[in-house]
Amino acid sequence: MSKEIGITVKKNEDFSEWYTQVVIKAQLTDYAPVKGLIVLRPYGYSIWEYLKSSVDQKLKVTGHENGFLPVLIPESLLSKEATHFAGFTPEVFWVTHSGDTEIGDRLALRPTSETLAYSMYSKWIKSWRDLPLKINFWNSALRAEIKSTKPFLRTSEFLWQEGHTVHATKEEAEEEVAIILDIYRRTVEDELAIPVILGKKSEKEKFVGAVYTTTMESIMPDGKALQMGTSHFLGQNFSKPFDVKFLDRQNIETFAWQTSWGISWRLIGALIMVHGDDKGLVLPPRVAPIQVVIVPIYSSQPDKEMILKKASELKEILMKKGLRTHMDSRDEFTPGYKFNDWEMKGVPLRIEIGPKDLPKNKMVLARRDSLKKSDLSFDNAEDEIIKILDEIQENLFEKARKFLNERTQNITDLGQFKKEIENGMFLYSPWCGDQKCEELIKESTGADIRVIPFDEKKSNAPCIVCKKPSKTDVIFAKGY
RNA sequence: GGGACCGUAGUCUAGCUUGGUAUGAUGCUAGCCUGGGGUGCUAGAGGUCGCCGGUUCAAGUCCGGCCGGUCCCA
Repeated sequence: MSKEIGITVKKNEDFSEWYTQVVIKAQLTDYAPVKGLIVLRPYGYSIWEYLKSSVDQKLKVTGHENGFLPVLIPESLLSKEATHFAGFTPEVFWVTHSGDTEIGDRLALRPTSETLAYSMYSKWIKSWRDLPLKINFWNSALRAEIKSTKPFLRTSEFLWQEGHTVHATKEEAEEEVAIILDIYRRTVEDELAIPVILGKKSEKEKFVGAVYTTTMESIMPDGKALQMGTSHFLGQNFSKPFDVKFLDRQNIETFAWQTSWGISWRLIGALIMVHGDDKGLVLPPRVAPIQVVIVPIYSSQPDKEMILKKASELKEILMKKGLRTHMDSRDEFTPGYKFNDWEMKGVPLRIEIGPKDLPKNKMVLARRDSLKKSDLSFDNAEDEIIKILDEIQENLFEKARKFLNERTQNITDLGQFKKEIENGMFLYSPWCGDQKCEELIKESTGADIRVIPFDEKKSNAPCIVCKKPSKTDVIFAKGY
């Protein structure tokens, strides 16, 4: 009856509006009173928790420890590395007063913590024995978004992790950069079921202050690219101004080699966009706060008792198997309402148990990915359910990978390039390596070099812009 | 950076042109009914009309500023 409860626009007709409705109506988030800030509601936060614990476990296995840094950074410290500071200063929030007293060295609300972390590291690191130092920080960062904000994708404060490591050699630091990017890739592909393209950023797009930035990029349904996570090789760019040095085995004072890397709740935004449909969220089972929802259906009182008993038993069995299971025994809603409600919230698998099922010793399964229903016997149902959840996870990834493949094209002709960029494509094109050509493309088409893929294919074709010999093939796309 | 639009109960919304203290739905509470795709009936509660100021006897309505949101383009 009242359609306003659900999503009122189609994903492929009004993508922006669809996204906004999904994040609000699935109760992931709500707007805070200050521009550009959002509140995470429990359902949204628990997705973040699963994502976080998945990354955290992988970081622990590879020898990283967690720490905590304060949110305020004095300007004198933030400005110590000049390019880094210039890059961030337009979006820094400043604290200028404590009470009524003006603060002389005003304080930045951290846009990122390199400067603060490394000023501490310089105190802690004296000898080669202190290395490597590998600390990760789960916190939030603040970057003022003046215009167009969007929940999870562009907000003035966001949850993330930032890792900061220090190494004795260049080689070891570069290896760390690669290890981290692989952790990110596994998390995003295996848990979020989103395929990514790995590679380096161009000089123009790299992290301000880094020697180079490695990245993973993915395509969204509107054809725009989303940066899913970055891992930076900082070289000695920060160790010199921040005096992060140590005595090596030969008793020679040496500047350390550093890395930094991060992923944010932007990944939740990607998750919503990539898998969602006209009915709302579609969550991959591995990060779904609720993996299985049981909807009991009954009319008479004796039916109700029997069905609730059977449903509770099933829930116990599934919980013992480690499945995050919820029984929706709300009496004030009809089954139809509940079906729509849980579909909007993206629960991967729904189980319906009603009077028609019990005599046949079966239940009805409804998959969120395909919206198909099927019967399942109660005997050893748990094994089949686990199998189906794995299938859903796999199916979502395959669908997304197929989309990425369909939207990726090799283009060597500039005219064709301009046309295909407008169609929302990832274009694999030859580039001479000159930043001028990169900027020209940006001006004339709005596309960036999203990533210079690691599996460097070099076609014989000349640079798509200047027609000089190309250095490498890169991926161009419009970005978020 | 440029532009367009919007803000009235938890949510959606009428009223604004032509100033006179706000309409309907949904949701909420209670009771009944119902239940396999967004149930029905009855009663009840729910409002600083985003905020500040101006014009006026009188402002949701007219004017200005601010805050917040949405979309499009670079």
